[in-house]
Amino acid sequence: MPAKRIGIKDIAEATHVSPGTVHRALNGKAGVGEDTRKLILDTAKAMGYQPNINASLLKRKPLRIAGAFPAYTENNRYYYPYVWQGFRECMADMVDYNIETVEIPYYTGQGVGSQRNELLNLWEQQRGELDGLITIGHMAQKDYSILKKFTDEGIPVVLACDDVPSSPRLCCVQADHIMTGRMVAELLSAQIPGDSQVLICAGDVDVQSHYQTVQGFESFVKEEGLNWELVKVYGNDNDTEKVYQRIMGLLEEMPQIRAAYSVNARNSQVLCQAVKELGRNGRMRVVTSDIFPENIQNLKDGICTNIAYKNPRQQAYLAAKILLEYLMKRQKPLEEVVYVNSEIVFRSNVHVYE
Amino acid sequence: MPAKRIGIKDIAEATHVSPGTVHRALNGKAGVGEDTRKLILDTAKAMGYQPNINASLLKRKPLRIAGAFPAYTENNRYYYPYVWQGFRECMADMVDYNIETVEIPYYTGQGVGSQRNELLNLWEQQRGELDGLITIGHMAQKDYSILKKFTDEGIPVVLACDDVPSSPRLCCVQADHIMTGRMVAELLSAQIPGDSQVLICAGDVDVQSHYQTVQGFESFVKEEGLNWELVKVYGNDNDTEKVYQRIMGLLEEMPQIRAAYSVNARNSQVLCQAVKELGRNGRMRVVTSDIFPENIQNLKDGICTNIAYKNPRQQAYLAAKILLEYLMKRQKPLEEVVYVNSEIVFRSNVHVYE
DNA sequence: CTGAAAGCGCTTACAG
DNA sequence: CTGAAAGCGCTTACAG
Repeated sequence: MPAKRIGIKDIAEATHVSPGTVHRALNGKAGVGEDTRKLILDTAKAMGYQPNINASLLKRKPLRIAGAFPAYTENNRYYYPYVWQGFRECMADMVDYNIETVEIPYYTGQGVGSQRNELLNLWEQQRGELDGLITIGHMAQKDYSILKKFTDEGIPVVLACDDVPSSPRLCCVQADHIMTGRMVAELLSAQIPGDSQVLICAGDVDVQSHYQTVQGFESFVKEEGLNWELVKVYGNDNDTEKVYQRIMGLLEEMPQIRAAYSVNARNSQVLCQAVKELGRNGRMRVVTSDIFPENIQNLKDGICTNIAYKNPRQQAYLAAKILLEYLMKRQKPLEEVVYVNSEIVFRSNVHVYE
Repeated sequence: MPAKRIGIKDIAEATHVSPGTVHRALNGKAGVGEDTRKLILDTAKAMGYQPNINASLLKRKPLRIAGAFPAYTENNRYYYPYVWQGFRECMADMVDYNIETVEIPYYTGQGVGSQRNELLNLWEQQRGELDGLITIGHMAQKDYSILKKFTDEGIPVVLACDDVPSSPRLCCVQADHIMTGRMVAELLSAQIPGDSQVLICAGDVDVQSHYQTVQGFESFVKEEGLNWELVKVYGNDNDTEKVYQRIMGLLEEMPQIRAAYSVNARNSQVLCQAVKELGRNGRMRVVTSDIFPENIQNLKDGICTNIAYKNPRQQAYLAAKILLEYLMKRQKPLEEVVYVNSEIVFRSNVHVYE
């Protein structure tokens, strides 16, 4: 039989104060003497107190959680709808926990509607009623300080997808980009000869996730002693036309290219269009990134041969879950950086991801 | 603002009975007139009543859930430890829901300690206090009736890993074996020539999961028009020595074999031993099944080149979760058969599964 | 800074 | 078969 679980009342008796005071001390509310608070905290720990969150749910006002992610227009629609989905799914799974959601879509860029401005607005208007924030750690150096405004106010912040290591975030939930790049190299290494040319759509060097994925790919190639000739095409989401022309040129110039890999979503679509246009599908291995409707179709049609999936849905889901666990039970995550597994998707199981 | 959530008291007022009676009616407890019950159920539905499970948790006695799975001795240690793990993890995640766990390990076979006997014992001794049962649907025809004994008593049953379609189980959570077999064939189809010989360690024809996995593999080969020559070795967990000898013989006879696939865990280990013994690693593709310490090592050592992972941990986790959702909210799963996704594991990410 | 009291929405005896 | 009351372990005003 489990030992009787100890409650707020037990601590109250042990410390000769009222249950109300114990509650205030344990939850960091104002209005408890410094000595009393310490005594209560210590005895609570000594007695192994675990709050009964169900009881607390019954009467307390809702926890208000804000999720701030890019609005999914234009190039953001390849990735961020799944981040929103993961966030919303977690919130829906947790309805029983008396939670209110605030959704803050922002535009990636500067000025009105930017992440910086939207977060500033949120802080100014709602900091009093806000209990936690989840956002993406992909921001300019000068914007890091915004996160600190929230944590200074006692509002914990969890980052998803991209980290800001120097910030006071509770943790970051992200993909292991290096591992993902290695995995794709490993996959291709069994499919093409050792002297192949391989086209890498390497995205934007300044974006950490792109850079690290390429790095992982290259480190595998190097460690295994493969003699592949890697041809890299850089280019961010704003020069897709240029990237398209460059890929077309390379594919035509180099009929020996036996494999291609795009490390980001937008260029995956560009790569597939080029492969299709030149009728190269079926004659080379093409690995793309991320699940989105066009890419699912690419795989079904055999334009690409596999998808490397970094699971943004699960990243956001887990980020939200970790934040709520912290708010409800004061349980910090074990690691500051939590990695979500990446998977290789095949035509045979792509339907599972629809 | 969310509309005021309606509660047991609102229904009581609407139907002019006491809250106690509403509670009895909604939860199928004895002691409510047939007419009153129907009226209450109907108005509850009409008013869109959703029980507040947190309030109910506070006072009700714990839900008692039994998990009956093979004890992980001998050949069961390759698979079932992960089933137990998933079950226990779910129960641990749900501590806040006031749940008691009963663990029933059984021996796979007949007589004392068999699944049949252990479930009969459970039914005789605890049916009064038991609220739900999770077990494996891998049983002899004549034992199906045991499941009915539980459901007749109002104790819902969820199956994991293997289904008994004709039984009154709430649902079954399992892998999609056909898809898994197809995925492995797809993986290999990009790695070996069209005229290759492929060795299949096909397990036991009478075990549905083995049979279906092989079937999936073959259907992909056929649909893609591959000219592979498939060489199948059958044999269950009791004749591993015979299987080992047979594999050794085939590998020696046929140096053209370019790939091998074992559809079950035990024979994966046997296959890897043979491949290693003959020094064939690195010279053929070897796909094995399931994550267990020896197999993780096989992949790290390059004895096998990939692992097809059916995720028994998640199967059991999900089975337990579905059962609890049903018990706490009367929410039935959307499908009678819930499929868990299978993954292909690479050397680059096998550490994630440790 | 601290306490006493009410109440969150259910479940559980108990009384009739 | 039905109702009235107590209580689960917290949180929240309110009073001092």
